[in-house]
Amino acid sequence: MAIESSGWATMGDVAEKAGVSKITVSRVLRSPDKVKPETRERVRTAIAELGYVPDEAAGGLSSRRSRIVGAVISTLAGSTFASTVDGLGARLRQNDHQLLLAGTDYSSAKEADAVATMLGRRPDGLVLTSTTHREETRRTLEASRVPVVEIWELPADPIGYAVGFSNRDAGAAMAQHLLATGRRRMAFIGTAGEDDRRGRLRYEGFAEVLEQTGSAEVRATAAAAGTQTARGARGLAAVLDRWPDTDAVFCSSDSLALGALSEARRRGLRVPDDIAVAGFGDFEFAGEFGLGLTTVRVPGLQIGETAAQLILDVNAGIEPGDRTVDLGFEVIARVTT
Amino acid sequence: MAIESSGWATMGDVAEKAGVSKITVSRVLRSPDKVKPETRERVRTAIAELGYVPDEAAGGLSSRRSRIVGAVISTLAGSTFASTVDGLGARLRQNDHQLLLAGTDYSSAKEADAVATMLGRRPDGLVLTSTTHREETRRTLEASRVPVVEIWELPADPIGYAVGFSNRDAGAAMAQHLLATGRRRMAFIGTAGEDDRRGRLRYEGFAEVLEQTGSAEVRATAAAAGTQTARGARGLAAVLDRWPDTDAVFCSSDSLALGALSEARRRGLRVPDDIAVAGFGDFEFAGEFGLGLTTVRVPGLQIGETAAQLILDVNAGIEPGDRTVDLGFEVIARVTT
DNA sequence: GCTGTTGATGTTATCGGTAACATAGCGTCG
DNA sequence: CGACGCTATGTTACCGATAACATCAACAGC
Repeated sequence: MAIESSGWATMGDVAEKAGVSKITVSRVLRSPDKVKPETRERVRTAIAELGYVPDEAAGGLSSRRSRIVGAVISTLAGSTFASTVDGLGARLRQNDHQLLLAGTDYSSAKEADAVATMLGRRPDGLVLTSTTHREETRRTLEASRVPVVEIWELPADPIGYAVGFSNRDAGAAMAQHLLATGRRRMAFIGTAGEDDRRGRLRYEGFAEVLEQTGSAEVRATAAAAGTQTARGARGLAAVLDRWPDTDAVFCSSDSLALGALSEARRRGLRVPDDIAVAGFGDFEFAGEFGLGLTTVRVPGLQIGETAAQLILDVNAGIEPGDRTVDLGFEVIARVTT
Repeated sequence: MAIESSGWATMGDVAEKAGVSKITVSRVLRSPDKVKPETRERVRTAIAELGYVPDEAAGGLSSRRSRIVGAVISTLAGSTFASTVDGLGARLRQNDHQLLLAGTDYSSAKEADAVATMLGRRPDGLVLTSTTHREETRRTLEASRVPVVEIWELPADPIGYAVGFSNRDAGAAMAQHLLATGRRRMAFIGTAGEDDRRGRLRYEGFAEVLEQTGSAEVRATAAAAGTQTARGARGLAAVLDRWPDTDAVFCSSDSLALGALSEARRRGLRVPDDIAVAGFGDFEFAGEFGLGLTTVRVPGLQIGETAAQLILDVNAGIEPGDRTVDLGFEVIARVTT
């Protein structure tokens, strides 16, 4: 294991040990079938004996493919994007790519910073959960010619590609569901003051349906500080204090809905008899063996996988049929409505 | 904006435009005070006009510092490690480093693979949530001389450094809590068949206390398939079918506990009167405005931040006082016990 | 027997930066 | 006045890989 001073064996060390040239070692790693089997074996032995790990940065510099994909995610804290990140990571690994991650806490300034930093790695692709960007971010991205995939929404004018679903339609679908189950005085609970475009779209879709129907009324509220569940609880409190006859609340996330459920219980309201509660996301805790919460299921994992695949395809020269992929959503009616 | 054919401006392009040499551009970026203010401005203007983004891979190749830290996480799917990843990412960004992420789904084979792949980036540090590794992984890591931080547990013999808490003590503490509240016939619900050492340690600490006390009895079960909440529900069902007089269950995660709560409700058992339920993790949904679940709070965010800081310090030549940092945990008693 | 083709491997130049050393101009001090 | 030190900048030689082209042997086909 006599590795040189730097601590890492280089391709040159392997080549010398195997009695071949560097390029042959490179071929053994990248296109083994171009090397005679017995030479290949000799090289592989040398690699194992030296514990050689190829330097991807050096390789990327030369080949101009970094095998890195960056993901800029609105929030890493909750479980909202967990399955998306999981899907991205899994699909990338299967294809010998790596995932560079950054969270923005819903700040477009941090987004701009994260994008700039990631471009420094010359990524093979970039995935963004946000669809509203600073002018500067958009320009930088367009100039970079890196494949960009915006996810979790379907922007009218995507930078590159988009994979997601319509948050507006999802809000509308939930309104339809609540109308169909006889509710008429409905409230929306969201999160205020954030760069959260998706939440706003859900609200718009929800409100639009109710307004068109004419037979129902919308109330909206948002609580700014605290955990999501705390906001949900305070949100419902605010709604009921102002409109005591509210018979349904649609919350912009399952966490908010859980807070609302908790507040309803505290006030002695029966769910769904006195008030219906619906969430968004179909987080694990919402499910059959959890809260039994009516919610909107979104294909988080699939969004991640599809976004990754799209980038891999584009880099392989396969241009997708459509720049926008709608993976849909599903209203899951459970016991809270 | 006349950028050369490759699509990216290089440092040479900037240098030419500003009428200086490459190294001066490099200095403007890395140590601005070594450059005369007016030259600096000229260079900065050129950078802005060309939309130049330095190639970190090339820089790292030369400087031998990648400014990348890798994190190999047991599961990306749930919210278990979400705050840890968040903490890691935030602290690294503050210090101009980037986060490379991989999930292993609790498989030591995938861990070995992820570690090898990450080493190809010559990371400035590596963070692992697992503390049991393949022999091969450990050898590779030790040979690499990359600072390694194992988190979420305190191994007796860490590879490099460790930041976490004692899962065994946490299990023991929960046993004490349940004993103190008068429970005597307790069960543990975990997840079977996995490489989940941490869960096993919680069980061991829990069981040990009860055995020593002599006044209480332990029952253990684990369900293998399905979501965590489904496993929790089936776990409690299995416990009650076999030991109907069970008066408390400690679940290895809050998600399992939620499933157990749901099963208890289904069976018409009152919580905590008929049976106490405790979880682990203090996920958001467990809190005051959520389930009001008794649980063990672990400092996930802080673990991430501390691990990142440790790596940054070590690379800056600051050797920490202790190779192992115990951040503790806290039993949070709420209404379910 | 000569040319063309294929397979296996090597040589050279380069990717885009930074470290280390070199240089030039200028003020200071004994 | 010459040695010295400082500031500002440049030159050269890599870092560790891969692309593109070059070489050479063996063999097929006419």
